Amino acid sequence: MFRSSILSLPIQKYGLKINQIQIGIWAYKPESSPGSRQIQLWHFILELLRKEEYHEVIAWQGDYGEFVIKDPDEVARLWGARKCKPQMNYDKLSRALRYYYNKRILHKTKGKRFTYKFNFNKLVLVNYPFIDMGSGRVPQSAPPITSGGSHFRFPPSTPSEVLSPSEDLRSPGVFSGVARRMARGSVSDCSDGTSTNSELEETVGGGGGGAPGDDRGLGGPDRSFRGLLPPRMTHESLFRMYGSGAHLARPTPRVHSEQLSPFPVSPLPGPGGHLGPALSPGLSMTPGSHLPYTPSPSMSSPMLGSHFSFNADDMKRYLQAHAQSVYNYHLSPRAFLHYPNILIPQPHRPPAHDKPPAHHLLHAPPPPPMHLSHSLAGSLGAGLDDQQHPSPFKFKLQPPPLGRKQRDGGCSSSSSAHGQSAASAGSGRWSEKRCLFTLVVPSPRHQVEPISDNESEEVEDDEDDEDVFKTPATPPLSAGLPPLPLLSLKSEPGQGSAPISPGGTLCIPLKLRFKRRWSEDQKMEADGEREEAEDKKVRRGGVEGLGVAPPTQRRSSSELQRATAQLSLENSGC
DNA sequence: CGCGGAAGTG
DNA sequence: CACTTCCGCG
Repeated sequence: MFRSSILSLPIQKYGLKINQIQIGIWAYKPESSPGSRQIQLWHFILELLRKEEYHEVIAWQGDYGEFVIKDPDEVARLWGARKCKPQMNYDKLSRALRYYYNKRILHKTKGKRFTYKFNFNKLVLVNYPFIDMGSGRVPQSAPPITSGGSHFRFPPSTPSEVLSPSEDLRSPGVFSGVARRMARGSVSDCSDGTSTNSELEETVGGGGGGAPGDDRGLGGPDRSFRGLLPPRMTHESLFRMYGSGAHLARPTPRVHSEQLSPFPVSPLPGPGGHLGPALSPGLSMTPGSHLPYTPSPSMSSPMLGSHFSFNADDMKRYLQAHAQSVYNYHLSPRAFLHYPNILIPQPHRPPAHDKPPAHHLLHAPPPPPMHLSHSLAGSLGAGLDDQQHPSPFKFKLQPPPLGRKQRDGGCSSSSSAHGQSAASAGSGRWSEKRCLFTLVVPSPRHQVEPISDNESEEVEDDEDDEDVFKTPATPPLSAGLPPLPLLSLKSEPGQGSAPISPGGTLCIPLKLRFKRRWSEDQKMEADGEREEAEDKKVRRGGVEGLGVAPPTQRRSSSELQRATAQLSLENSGC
Protein backbone atom coordinates (compact mmCIF):
# COMPACT_ATOMS: atom_id res chain seq x y z
CA MET A 1 0.00 0.00 0.00
CA PHE A 2 2.44 2.37 0.89
CA ARG A 3 4.32 2.75 -1.98
CA SER A 4 1.96 2.74 -4.57
CA SER A 5 -0.59 4.44 -2.82
CA ILE A 6 1.54 6.97 -1.56
CA LEU A 7 2.96 7.76 -4.71
CA SER A 8 -0.12 8.30 -6.28
CA LEU A 9 -1.54 10.20 -3.62
CA PRO A 10 -2.37 13.65 -4.06
CA ILE A 11 -0.83 16.03 -1.89
CA GLN A 12 -2.60 17.05 1.05
CA LYS A 13 -2.04 19.57 3.49
CA TYR A 14 -0.99 18.75 6.88
CA GLY A 15 -0.93 20.94 9.78
CA LEU A 16 2.15 21.07 11.69
CA LYS A 17 2.29 22.38 14.98
CA ILE A 18 5.54 23.49 15.95
CA ASN A 19 6.08 24.68 19.24
CA GLN A 20 2.81 25.83 19.28
CA ILE A 21 3.08 26.88 15.92
CA GLN A 22 0.96 25.18 13.58
CA ILE A 23 1.83 24.83 10.10
CA GLY A 24 -0.30 23.46 7.49
CA ILE A 25 1.39 21.36 5.10
CA TRP A 26 0.13 19.56 2.21
CA ALA A 27 0.83 16.06 1.97
CA TYR A 28 -0.35 13.40 -0.20
CA LYS A 29 -3.38 11.84 0.76
CA PRO A 30 -3.86 8.41 0.04
CA GLU A 31 -6.37 8.28 -2.51
CA SER A 32 -7.92 5.20 -2.93
CA SER A 33 -6.99 4.61 -6.31
CA PRO A 34 -3.57 5.21 -7.12
CA GLY A 35 -3.78 5.58 -10.65
CA SER A 36 -6.70 7.62 -10.71
CA ARG A 37 -5.73 10.80 -9.38
CA GLN A 38 -8.11 13.28 -10.16
CA ILE A 39 -7.10 16.50 -11.41
CA GLN A 40 -8.58 19.41 -9.72
CA LEU A 41 -10.39 22.00 -11.57
CA TRP A 42 -8.21 24.85 -10.67
CA HIS A 43 -5.20 22.96 -11.71
CA PHE A 44 -6.84 22.19 -14.89
CA ILE A 45 -7.67 25.77 -15.43
CA LEU A 46 -4.15 26.69 -14.77
CA GLU A 47 -3.04 24.24 -17.27
CA LEU A 48 -5.26 25.51 -19.88
CA LEU A 49 -4.09 28.93 -19.16
CA ARG A 50 -0.62 28.06 -19.74
CA LYS A 51 -1.12 26.43 -23.00
CA GLU A 52 -1.25 28.39 -26.03
CA GLU A 53 -3.60 26.17 -27.69
CA TYR A 54 -6.26 27.09 -25.35
CA HIS A 55 -5.88 30.71 -25.44
CA GLU A 56 -8.85 31.00 -27.50
CA VAL A 57 -10.96 29.46 -24.90
CA ILE A 58 -9.45 30.71 -21.77
CA ALA A 59 -6.71 33.16 -21.10
CA TRP A 60 -5.19 35.42 -18.61
CA GLN A 61 -6.63 38.76 -18.84
CA GLY A 62 -7.00 41.69 -16.66
CA ASP A 63 -5.58 41.94 -13.31
CA TYR A 64 -3.18 39.72 -11.74
CA GLY A 65 -4.56 36.29 -11.53
CA GLU A 66 -7.54 37.16 -13.58
CA PHE A 67 -8.57 35.04 -16.43
CA VAL A 68 -11.41 34.97 -18.80
CA ILE A 69 -13.20 32.02 -20.06
CA LYS A 70 -13.71 32.99 -23.57
CA ASP A 71 -15.52 29.95 -24.56
CA PRO A 72 -17.34 28.56 -21.63
CA ASP A 73 -18.79 25.72 -23.42
CA GLU A 74 -15.50 24.64 -24.70
CA VAL A 75 -13.85 24.91 -21.38
CA ALA A 76 -16.63 22.93 -19.90
CA ARG A 77 -16.29 20.40 -22.58
CA LEU A 78 -12.63 20.07 -22.00
CA TRP A 79 -13.15 19.77 -18.34
CA GLY A 80 -15.81 17.23 -18.83
CA ALA A 81 -13.54 15.34 -21.07
CA ARG A 82 -10.85 15.42 -18.56
CA LYS A 83 -13.08 14.16 -15.91
CA CYS A 84 -15.01 11.94 -18.09
CA LYS A 85 -18.11 13.78 -17.44
CA PRO A 86 -19.67 14.25 -20.75
CA GLN A 87 -22.51 16.00 -19.26
CA MET A 88 -20.40 18.78 -18.06
CA ASN A 89 -21.43 22.19 -19.05
CA TYR A 90 -20.58 25.66 -18.04
CA ASP A 91 -23.31 25.76 -15.54
CA LYS A 92 -21.81 22.91 -13.67
CA LEU A 93 -18.33 23.97 -14.18
CA SER A 94 -19.14 27.36 -12.88
CA ARG A 95 -20.68 25.80 -9.87
CA ALA A 96 -17.46 24.08 -9.26
CA LEU A 97 -15.70 27.31 -9.68
CA ARG A 98 -18.01 28.91 -7.22
CA TYR A 99 -17.18 26.19 -4.94
CA TYR A 100 -13.74 27.58 -4.95
CA TYR A 101 -14.95 30.79 -3.63
CA ASN A 102 -15.29 29.29 -0.32
CA LYS A 103 -11.90 28.00 -0.44
CA ARG A 104 -10.75 31.23 -1.60
CA ILE A 105 -8.93 29.90 -4.46
CA LEU A 106 -10.91 31.95 -6.82
CA HIS A 107 -13.02 35.02 -6.93
CA LYS A 108 -15.39 36.18 -9.46
CA THR A 109 -14.45 39.35 -11.10
CA LYS A 110 -17.54 41.25 -10.86
CA GLY A 111 -18.86 42.86 -13.81
CA LYS A 112 -16.86 40.85 -16.18
CA ARG A 113 -18.48 37.98 -17.68
CA PHE A 114 -16.82 34.68 -17.38
CA THR A 115 -14.00 36.28 -15.65
CA TYR A 116 -12.57 34.87 -12.51
CA LYS A 117 -9.54 35.62 -10.59
CA PHE A 118 -7.16 33.39 -8.80
CA ASN A 119 -6.27 34.31 -5.37
CA PHE A 120 -2.72 33.82 -5.71
CA ASN A 121 -2.25 35.19 -2.40
CA LYS A 122 -3.68 32.18 -1.10
CA LEU A 123 -2.20 29.88 -3.46
CA VAL A 124 1.24 28.96 -3.54
CA LEU A 125 2.29 28.32 -6.94
CA VAL A 126 5.57 27.08 -7.02
CA ASN A 127 7.12 27.08 -10.26
CA TYR A 128 4.07 27.23 -12.16
CA PRO A 129 5.45 27.53 -15.49
CA PHE A 130 3.80 29.92 -17.44
CA ILE A 131 4.72 28.64 -20.52
CA ASP A 132 3.57 29.54 -23.72
CA MET A 133 1.72 32.35 -22.76
CA GLY A 134 0.68 32.62 -26.13
CA SER A 135 2.20 35.48 -27.55
CA GLY A 136 5.08 35.06 -25.57
CA ARG A 137 4.38 37.81 -23.43
CA VAL A 138 2.81 37.17 -20.29
CA PRO A 139 -0.11 39.01 -19.27
CA GLN A 140 0.10 40.76 -16.18
CA SER A 141 -2.58 38.64 -15.02
CA ALA A 142 -0.50 35.67 -15.20
CA PRO A 143 0.92 34.49 -12.06
CA PRO A 144 4.41 34.46 -11.21
CA ILE A 145 6.35 31.51 -11.38
CA THR A 146 6.72 30.62 -8.02
CA SER A 147 4.64 32.46 -6.01
CA GLY A 148 4.30 30.06 -3.55
CA GLY A 149 7.26 30.10 -1.82
CA SER A 150 6.82 33.26 -0.58
CA HIS A 151 3.84 33.00 1.06
CA PHE A 152 3.88 30.57 3.55
CA ARG A 153 2.73 31.39 6.78
CA PHE A 154 1.98 29.73 9.80
CA PRO A 155 -1.44 28.99 9.82
CA PRO A 156 -3.88 30.10 12.04
CA SER A 157 -5.70 27.92 13.94
CA THR A 158 -8.29 27.49 11.64
CA PRO A 159 -7.06 25.88 8.90
CA SER A 160 -10.18 25.08 7.77
CA GLU A 161 -10.06 26.66 4.70
CA VAL A 162 -7.20 25.52 3.26
CA LEU A 163 -7.20 24.81 -0.14
CA SER A 164 -6.52 21.89 -1.61
CA PRO A 165 -3.81 20.40 -2.76
CA SER A 166 -2.03 19.75 -5.27
CA GLU A 167 -1.75 17.85 -7.80
CA ASP A 168 0.33 15.72 -9.33
CA LEU A 169 3.76 15.71 -9.08
CA ARG A 170 5.19 13.61 -11.32
CA SER A 171 8.33 12.15 -11.30
CA PRO A 172 9.73 11.91 -14.47
CA GLY A 173 11.74 9.12 -14.66
CA VAL A 174 9.89 6.58 -13.07
CA PHE A 175 6.59 7.36 -14.03
CA SER A 176 7.14 8.82 -17.22
CA GLY A 177 6.43 5.74 -18.94
CA VAL A 178 3.18 5.55 -17.48
CA ALA A 179 2.49 8.97 -18.12
CA ARG A 180 3.19 8.58 -21.60
CA ARG A 181 1.00 5.79 -21.83
CA MET A 182 -1.65 7.62 -20.28
CA ALA A 183 -1.18 10.47 -22.36
CA ARG A 184 -1.48 8.41 -25.24
CA GLY A 185 -4.84 7.75 -24.51
CA SER A 186 -4.87 4.52 -23.20
CA VAL A 187 -6.49 6.13 -20.56
CA SER A 188 -8.47 8.24 -22.49
CA ASP A 189 -11.37 6.33 -23.18
CA CYS A 190 -14.09 7.73 -21.29
CA SER A 191 -16.96 5.74 -20.66
CA ASP A 192 -19.07 7.72 -22.72
CA GLY A 193 -16.83 7.25 -25.43
CA THR A 194 -16.89 10.67 -26.40
CA SER A 195 -13.78 11.61 -27.80
CA THR A 196 -13.79 14.77 -26.13
CA ASN A 197 -11.26 14.14 -23.74
CA SER A 198 -8.82 13.73 -26.24
CA GLU A 199 -8.12 17.17 -26.71
CA LEU A 200 -6.14 17.84 -23.85
CA GLU A 201 -4.63 14.70 -23.91
CA GLU A 202 -3.52 14.95 -27.24
CA THR A 203 -1.84 17.91 -26.43
CA VAL A 204 -0.19 16.31 -23.79
CA GLY A 205 0.82 13.58 -25.81
CA GLY A 206 2.61 15.92 -27.79
CA GLY A 207 0.46 15.78 -30.41
CA GLY A 208 -1.86 18.10 -30.29
CA GLY A 209 -1.06 20.43 -32.18
CA GLY A 210 -0.02 22.67 -30.65
CA ALA A 211 1.83 22.92 -28.17
CA PRO A 212 3.93 20.64 -27.83
CA GLY A 213 6.39 21.95 -26.09
CA ASP A 214 4.97 22.73 -23.16
CA ASP A 215 4.81 19.78 -21.47
CA ARG A 216 7.81 18.20 -22.01
CA GLY A 217 9.21 21.21 -22.80
CA LEU A 218 11.57 20.85 -20.37
CA GLY A 219 14.10 20.50 -22.63
CA GLY A 220 13.41 23.56 -24.05
CA PRO A 221 14.11 26.02 -21.80
CA ASP A 222 12.35 28.15 -23.10
CA ARG A 223 9.38 29.31 -23.55
CA SER A 224 8.46 28.14 -20.68
CA PHE A 225 9.09 30.84 -18.65
CA ARG A 226 9.26 33.54 -20.84
CA GLY A 227 7.26 35.95 -19.57
CA LEU A 228 6.36 34.68 -16.58
CA LEU A 229 7.56 36.71 -14.11
CA PRO A 230 5.37 39.29 -13.25
CA PRO A 231 6.80 42.51 -13.42
CA ARG A 232 7.36 42.63 -9.94
CA MET A 233 9.16 39.56 -9.58
CA THR A 234 12.62 39.71 -10.19
CA HIS A 235 15.16 37.29 -10.39
CA GLU A 236 16.30 38.16 -7.20
CA SER A 237 13.21 37.39 -5.79
CA LEU A 238 13.21 34.18 -7.31
CA PHE A 239 16.52 33.51 -6.21
CA ARG A 240 15.74 34.42 -2.92
CA MET A 241 13.03 32.20 -2.88
CA TYR A 242 14.40 29.38 -4.56
CA GLY A 243 17.55 30.31 -5.87
CA SER A 244 19.83 28.97 -3.65
CA GLY A 245 18.05 26.04 -3.14
CA ALA A 246 20.42 24.15 -4.82
CA HIS A 247 20.04 21.41 -2.71
CA LEU A 248 16.74 20.25 -2.75
CA ALA A 249 16.02 17.49 -0.89
CA ARG A 250 15.02 14.75 -2.80
CA PRO A 251 12.82 12.61 -1.04
CA THR A 252 13.05 9.66 -2.87
CA PRO A 253 16.07 8.50 -4.33
CA ARG A 254 14.59 7.65 -7.41
CA VAL A 255 13.12 10.69 -8.02
CA HIS A 256 15.18 13.29 -9.17
CA SER A 257 15.31 16.47 -7.88
CA GLU A 258 12.07 17.19 -8.93
CA GLN A 259 10.88 15.84 -6.14
CA LEU A 260 10.83 18.57 -4.17
CA SER A 261 8.10 17.46 -2.45
CA PRO A 262 8.76 16.18 0.77
CA PHE A 263 6.60 13.42 0.38
CA PRO A 264 7.17 10.68 -1.79
CA VAL A 265 6.70 11.45 -5.17
CA SER A 266 3.60 10.89 -6.68
CA PRO A 267 3.66 8.87 -9.55
CA LEU A 268 1.26 10.55 -11.35
CA PRO A 269 1.20 9.51 -14.57
CA GLY A 270 1.50 12.45 -16.26
CA PRO A 271 2.30 13.08 -19.53
CA GLY A 272 5.74 12.47 -19.29
CA GLY A 273 6.98 14.17 -16.58
CA HIS A 274 7.19 16.97 -18.59
CA LEU A 275 7.66 19.57 -16.42
CA GLY A 276 9.88 18.02 -14.60
CA PRO A 277 11.94 19.56 -12.44
CA ALA A 278 13.68 21.18 -14.94
CA LEU A 279 11.14 23.49 -15.41
CA SER A 280 11.16 25.25 -12.54
CA PRO A 281 13.37 27.86 -13.01
CA GLY A 282 13.63 28.71 -9.66
CA LEU A 283 14.37 25.53 -8.55
CA SER A 284 17.14 24.27 -9.75
CA MET A 285 17.50 20.96 -9.74
CA THR A 286 20.85 20.84 -9.29
CA PRO A 287 21.96 17.64 -10.19
CA GLY A 288 24.54 17.03 -7.93
CA SER A 289 23.28 18.90 -5.26
CA HIS A 290 20.82 16.82 -3.81
CA LEU A 291 21.15 16.66 -0.35
CA PRO A 292 21.31 13.43 0.85
CA TYR A 293 17.96 13.51 1.76
CA THR A 294 17.13 10.98 3.96
CA PRO A 295 13.78 10.20 3.72
CA SER A 296 12.94 10.58 7.09
CA PRO A 297 10.33 8.49 8.23
CA SER A 298 8.30 11.31 8.67
CA MET A 299 8.48 12.32 5.30
CA SER A 300 8.23 9.16 3.84
CA SER A 301 5.36 8.05 5.60
CA PRO A 302 3.50 10.85 6.73
CA MET A 303 0.51 9.34 5.87
CA LEU A 304 1.15 6.20 7.35
CA GLY A 305 1.81 6.77 10.77
CA SER A 306 0.57 9.03 13.09
CA HIS A 307 3.62 9.90 14.73
CA PHE A 308 6.97 10.63 13.58
CA SER A 309 9.74 12.82 14.18
CA PHE A 310 12.39 14.44 12.30
CA ASN A 311 15.02 16.87 12.81
CA ALA A 312 15.59 20.26 11.73
CA ASP A 313 17.31 19.28 8.70
CA ASP A 314 14.51 17.27 7.69
CA MET A 315 12.32 20.05 8.30
CA LYS A 316 14.33 22.23 6.19
CA ARG A 317 14.39 19.89 3.48
CA TYR A 318 10.89 19.42 3.82
CA LEU A 319 10.17 22.94 3.59
CA GLN A 320 12.38 23.37 0.78
CA ALA A 321 10.83 20.72 -0.95
CA HIS A 322 7.64 22.30 -0.57
CA ALA A 323 8.76 25.45 -1.74
CA GLN A 324 10.31 24.09 -4.60
CA SER A 325 8.12 21.60 -5.63
CA VAL A 326 7.92 21.62 -9.12
CA TYR A 327 5.07 23.22 -10.45
CA ASN A 328 3.10 23.16 -7.59
CA TYR A 329 0.42 25.25 -7.00
CA HIS A 330 -0.72 25.41 -3.71
CA LEU A 331 -2.66 26.94 -1.72
CA SER A 332 -2.42 27.93 1.35
CA PRO A 333 -3.16 31.21 1.33
CA ARG A 334 -1.47 33.31 3.36
CA ALA A 335 0.92 31.07 4.48
CA PHE A 336 3.86 31.84 2.65
CA LEU A 337 3.41 35.39 2.72
CA HIS A 338 3.87 35.74 6.16
CA TYR A 339 6.43 33.37 6.76
CA PRO A 340 9.18 35.34 8.05
CA ASN A 341 12.03 33.69 6.86
CA ILE A 342 11.14 32.84 3.62
CA LEU A 343 12.44 35.74 2.05
CA ILE A 344 15.88 36.17 2.11
CA PRO A 345 17.58 39.28 2.61
CA GLN A 346 19.43 40.61 -0.11
CA PRO A 347 22.67 39.91 1.07
CA HIS A 348 22.20 36.53 0.20
CA ARG A 349 21.57 36.85 -3.30
CA PRO A 350 23.00 34.16 -5.10
CA PRO A 351 25.76 34.73 -7.27
CA ALA A 352 23.67 35.03 -10.05
CA HIS A 353 23.19 38.56 -10.60
CA ASP A 354 19.95 39.72 -10.64
CA LYS A 355 19.25 40.25 -13.91
CA PRO A 356 16.38 41.76 -15.05
CA PRO A 357 14.46 39.39 -16.74
CA ALA A 358 13.49 36.36 -15.35
CA HIS A 359 14.05 34.42 -18.29
CA HIS A 360 17.49 34.17 -17.68
CA LEU A 361 16.82 32.72 -14.54
CA LEU A 362 14.88 30.20 -15.86
CA HIS A 363 17.33 29.02 -18.13
CA ALA A 364 20.07 29.54 -15.99
CA PRO A 365 21.37 26.71 -14.22
CA PRO A 366 20.27 26.38 -10.94
CA PRO A 367 21.84 28.65 -8.85
CA PRO A 368 23.80 27.43 -6.31
CA PRO A 369 22.52 27.07 -3.15
CA MET A 370 19.57 28.72 -2.20
CA HIS A 371 18.70 30.37 0.67
CA LEU A 372 15.53 29.00 0.81
CA SER A 373 16.73 26.42 2.86
CA HIS A 374 18.36 28.77 4.96
CA SER A 375 15.53 30.73 5.35
CA LEU A 376 13.50 27.96 6.26
CA ALA A 377 15.97 26.68 8.42
CA GLY A 378 16.34 29.90 9.87
CA SER A 379 12.86 30.20 10.46
CA LEU A 380 12.54 27.09 12.02
CA GLY A 381 15.65 27.13 13.76
CA ALA A 382 16.11 30.61 14.40
CA GLY A 383 12.68 31.32 14.81
CA LEU A 384 12.07 28.67 17.07
CA ASP A 385 15.23 28.53 18.60
CA ASP A 386 18.18 30.08 17.49
CA GLN A 387 19.93 28.08 15.28
CA GLN A 388 19.21 25.41 13.23
CA HIS A 389 20.06 22.78 15.41
CA PRO A 390 19.53 19.53 14.36
CA SER A 391 17.42 19.04 17.11
CA PRO A 392 14.91 16.67 16.26
CA PHE A 393 11.48 17.80 16.31
CA LYS A 394 8.81 15.54 16.97
CA PHE A 395 5.63 15.77 15.37
CA LYS A 396 2.53 14.36 16.39
CA LEU A 397 -0.11 14.05 14.00
CA GLN A 398 -3.21 15.59 14.83
CA PRO A 399 -6.33 15.58 13.14
CA PRO A 400 -6.90 18.08 10.73
CA PRO A 401 -8.60 20.97 11.72
CA LEU A 402 -10.69 21.28 9.08
CA GLY A 403 -13.89 21.59 9.63
CA ARG A 404 -15.83 22.75 7.01
CA LYS A 405 -17.65 19.80 6.29
CA GLN A 406 -21.04 20.00 6.98
CA ARG A 407 -22.27 16.86 6.12
CA ASP A 408 -20.28 14.25 7.24
CA GLY A 409 -19.18 15.50 10.00
CA GLY A 410 -16.35 15.39 10.22
CA CYS A 411 -13.43 15.86 11.41
CA SER A 412 -12.78 18.60 13.03
CA SER A 413 -10.15 18.80 15.09
CA SER A 414 -8.42 21.65 14.72
CA SER A 415 -6.77 22.82 17.44
CA SER A 416 -4.10 21.69 19.25
CA ALA A 417 -5.48 19.83 21.83
CA HIS A 418 -6.73 16.95 20.36
CA GLY A 419 -4.35 15.78 18.09
CA GLN A 420 -4.71 12.33 18.50
CA SER A 421 -8.15 12.13 18.94
CA ALA A 422 -8.53 13.66 15.80
CA ALA A 423 -6.40 11.26 14.30
CA SER A 424 -8.49 8.68 15.49
CA ALA A 425 -11.31 10.43 14.20
CA GLY A 426 -9.81 10.20 10.98
CA SER A 427 -10.06 6.68 11.50
CA GLY A 428 -6.58 6.32 11.27
CA ARG A 429 -6.55 6.94 7.79
CA TRP A 430 -5.04 9.85 6.41
CA SER A 431 -7.87 10.69 4.55
CA GLU A 432 -7.95 13.95 5.89
CA LYS A 433 -5.99 16.35 4.29
CA ARG A 434 -4.46 17.99 6.92
CA CYS A 435 -3.07 16.46 9.79
CA LEU A 436 -1.67 18.35 12.51
CA PHE A 437 1.56 17.49 13.81
CA THR A 438 2.60 18.55 17.06
CA LEU A 439 5.97 19.63 17.00
CA VAL A 440 7.75 19.53 20.06
CA VAL A 441 10.37 21.94 20.03
CA PRO A 442 12.11 23.68 22.58
CA SER A 443 12.07 27.23 22.95
CA PRO A 444 9.75 28.91 20.92
CA ARG A 445 10.90 32.15 21.51
CA HIS A 446 9.07 34.28 19.69
CA GLN A 447 6.02 35.28 20.94
CA VAL A 448 4.02 37.33 19.13
CA GLU A 449 4.36 40.81 19.61
CA PRO A 450 1.35 42.62 19.59
CA ILE A 451 1.85 44.94 17.03
CA SER A 452 -1.00 46.60 15.89
CA ASP A 453 0.52 47.93 13.08
CA ASN A 454 -0.41 46.41 10.18
CA GLU A 455 -3.13 47.63 8.65
CA SER A 456 -4.93 45.59 6.67
CA GLU A 457 -2.48 43.91 4.94
CA GLU A 458 -3.30 41.00 3.40
CA VAL A 459 -6.28 40.52 4.91
CA GLU A 460 -7.71 42.06 2.22
CA ASP A 461 -5.80 40.45 -0.12
CA ASP A 462 -7.35 37.44 -0.34
CA GLU A 463 -10.46 38.23 0.34
CA ASP A 464 -10.80 40.69 -1.66
CA ASP A 465 -9.22 41.39 -4.46
CA GLU A 466 -12.18 43.11 -4.91
CA ASP A 467 -11.07 45.47 -2.55
CA VAL A 468 -8.44 46.19 -4.71
CA PHE A 469 -10.70 47.18 -7.27
CA LYS A 470 -13.05 48.87 -5.20
CA THR A 471 -10.90 50.36 -2.86
CA PRO A 472 -9.70 53.63 -3.44
CA ALA A 473 -6.67 52.29 -2.88
CA THR A 474 -4.32 53.12 -0.74
CA PRO A 475 -3.94 50.23 0.63
CA PRO A 476 -1.01 50.10 2.43
CA LEU A 477 1.45 48.19 0.97
CA SER A 478 -0.66 45.46 1.01
CA ALA A 479 -2.07 46.38 -2.10
CA GLY A 480 0.97 45.55 -3.72
CA LEU A 481 0.96 42.31 -2.32
CA PRO A 482 -1.51 40.65 -4.00
CA PRO A 483 0.11 41.05 -7.06
CA LEU A 484 3.30 40.01 -6.04
CA PRO A 485 2.86 37.13 -4.23
CA LEU A 486 5.83 35.61 -5.12
CA LEU A 487 8.12 36.86 -3.00
CA SER A 488 6.08 37.50 -0.51
CA LEU A 489 7.08 40.36 0.17
CA LYS A 490 4.43 42.27 0.31
CA SER A 491 5.85 45.24 1.16
CA GLU A 492 6.06 45.82 4.48
CA PRO A 493 3.52 47.69 5.97
CA GLY A 494 4.28 50.59 7.76
CA GLN A 495 7.68 51.20 8.30
CA GLY A 496 9.02 49.10 5.87
CA SER A 497 8.83 51.56 3.42
CA ALA A 498 10.64 49.42 1.38
CA PRO A 499 8.22 47.81 -0.54
CA ILE A 500 9.56 45.72 -2.89
CA SER A 501 11.35 47.52 -5.26
CA PRO A 502 10.41 46.92 -8.61
CA GLY A 503 13.44 45.23 -9.09
CA GLY A 504 12.38 43.00 -6.58
CA THR A 505 14.80 43.99 -4.29
CA LEU A 506 13.44 43.82 -1.10
CA CYS A 507 15.41 44.99 1.42
CA ILE A 508 14.10 44.85 4.65
CA PRO A 509 15.95 44.12 7.60
CA LEU A 510 15.34 40.82 8.81
CA LYS A 511 14.37 41.88 12.09
CA LEU A 512 11.85 44.09 10.81
CA ARG A 513 10.66 41.53 8.67
CA PHE A 514 10.33 39.26 11.37
CA LYS A 515 8.55 41.52 13.43
CA ARG A 516 6.32 42.54 10.89
CA ARG A 517 5.74 39.24 9.73
CA TRP A 518 4.75 38.17 12.99
CA SER A 519 2.51 40.88 13.53
CA GLU A 520 1.14 40.44 10.25
CA ASP A 521 0.66 36.95 10.83
CA GLN A 522 -1.11 37.56 13.83
CA LYS A 523 -3.24 39.91 12.31
CA MET A 524 -3.83 37.88 9.43
CA GLU A 525 -4.57 35.03 11.35
CA ALA A 526 -6.94 36.83 13.27
CA ASP A 527 -8.48 38.07 10.28
CA GLY A 528 -8.11 34.92 8.69
CA GLU A 529 -9.90 33.21 11.25
CA ARG A 530 -12.47 35.61 11.17
CA GLU A 531 -12.65 35.39 7.62
CA GLU A 532 -12.62 31.88 7.54
CA ALA A 533 -15.10 31.59 10.03
CA GLU A 534 -17.28 34.18 8.93
CA ASP A 535 -16.20 34.53 5.58
CA LYS A 536 -18.31 32.48 3.87
CA LYS A 537 -20.71 31.56 6.20
CA VAL A 538 -18.91 29.26 7.94
CA ARG A 539 -20.02 26.08 6.98
CA ARG A 540 -18.19 24.07 9.18
CA GLY A 541 -20.08 21.43 10.66
CA GLY A 542 -20.48 20.97 14.01
CA VAL A 543 -17.60 19.92 15.71
CA GLU A 544 -15.36 22.29 14.59
CA GLY A 545 -16.74 25.23 15.94
CA LEU A 546 -15.24 24.67 19.09
CA GLY A 547 -12.16 23.57 17.93
CA VAL A 548 -10.67 26.60 16.94
CA ALA A 549 -7.40 26.98 18.28
CA PRO A 550 -6.83 29.21 20.99
CA PRO A 551 -5.57 32.43 20.08
CA THR A 552 -2.45 31.92 21.59
CA GLN A 553 -1.36 29.38 19.46
CA ARG A 554 -2.84 30.65 16.51
CA ARG A 555 -0.73 33.36 16.16
CA SER A 556 2.11 31.44 15.99
CA SER A 557 0.74 29.02 13.89
CA SER A 558 1.27 29.17 10.38
CA GLU A 559 0.80 27.12 7.48
CA LEU A 560 3.16 25.68 5.23
CA GLN A 561 2.16 25.00 2.00
CA ARG A 562 3.40 23.22 -0.66
CA ALA A 563 2.36 22.39 -3.76
CA THR A 564 3.21 20.34 -6.23
CA ALA A 565 3.86 19.35 -9.29
CA GLN A 566 2.36 19.62 -12.41
CA LEU A 567 -0.83 19.18 -13.60
CA SER A 568 -1.22 16.85 -16.12
CA LEU A 569 -3.61 17.22 -18.67
CA GLU A 570 -4.12 13.76 -19.22
CA ASN A 571 -6.84 12.21 -17.57
CA SER A 572 -6.58 9.39 -15.54
CA GLY A 573 -8.39 6.98 -17.39
CA CYS A 574 -11.89 7.13 -16.98
C1' DC B 1 -25.36 35.30 -15.78
C1' DG B 2 -24.23 34.31 -11.35
C1' DC B 3 -25.09 32.60 -6.70
C1' DG B 4 -25.33 29.08 -3.37
C1' DG B 5 -28.04 25.30 -0.96
C1' DA B 6 -28.78 20.49 -1.03
C1' DA B 7 -28.08 15.97 -2.27
C1' DG B 8 -25.31 12.63 -4.65
C1' DT B 9 -20.99 10.38 -6.22
C1' DG B 10 -16.53 7.85 -6.02
C1' DC C 1 -12.94 15.78 -0.14
C1' DA C 2 -13.87 17.73 -4.61
C1' DC C 3 -16.67 18.09 -7.22
C1' DT C 4 -21.35 16.95 -10.04
C1' DT C 5 -26.03 17.52 -10.57
C1' DC C 6 -30.15 19.95 -9.88
C1' DC C 7 -32.43 23.85 -8.83
C1' DG C 8 -34.59 28.14 -7.07
C1' DC C 9 -33.48 32.95 -6.52
C1' DG C 10 -32.05 37.58 -8.11
